[in-house]
Amino acid sequence: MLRVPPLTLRLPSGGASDDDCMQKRLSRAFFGRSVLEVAPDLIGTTLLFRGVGGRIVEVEAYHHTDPAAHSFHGPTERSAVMFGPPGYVYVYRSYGIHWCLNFVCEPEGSASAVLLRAIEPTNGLAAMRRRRSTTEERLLCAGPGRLCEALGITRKQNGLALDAAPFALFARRGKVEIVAGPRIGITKAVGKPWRYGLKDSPFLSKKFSPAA
DNA sequence: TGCCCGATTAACT
DNA sequence: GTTAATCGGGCAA
Repeated sequence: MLRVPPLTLRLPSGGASDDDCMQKRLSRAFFGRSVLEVAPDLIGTTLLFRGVGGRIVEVEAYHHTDPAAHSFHGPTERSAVMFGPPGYVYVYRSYGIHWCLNFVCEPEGSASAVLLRAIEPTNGLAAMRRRRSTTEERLLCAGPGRLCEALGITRKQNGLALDAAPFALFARRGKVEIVAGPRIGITKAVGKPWRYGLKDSPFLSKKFSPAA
């Protein structure tokens, strides 16, 4: 279990100003690091898409050397964004049914990304309930497919930048306690503890096993 | 070209 | 516990 200090993360900016350029540089610096550093640093930050979203409570890291990563076998039409610069979103179709949202990390060409697995809903609850056809708050964004459905994210957002509208990312305020464990739903590279979550959050897609 | 499987979810028994 | 929904990619033929 890790204790992590508040992030120095750029805040979203309204327009194309000098301030906006500065924000973009900070964003690149934040996402341009190792995916294994970025992933836990994202826990506790707030993600909004068109004003709808909340606090990120669960993510998974996918490194390009990892057989479970979509980039492992080289670029394809689907995974092309993963091979681009950091700070952009990679959206893919899962099981032919659901959409899954990723943030591209590491320097361009590394083809590594963080999968967004769960969010604690804080903004736009009504829109999320409508899209998800449920009123149960705990299940609105608990899982990569549910999260995209609640926020209204589809293939249309593939390749968009994270540091500009309609996306917004806000730094966490206080300290957060982060837990790590094996990733969910994969059959390759099963042992890697590259799933990160906010300790004891009720909004996780699945509980983390107690530390051995 | 065809077949199988997957970074999933909801609705079953 | 099991299964159906359904599509992009890897790999065999």
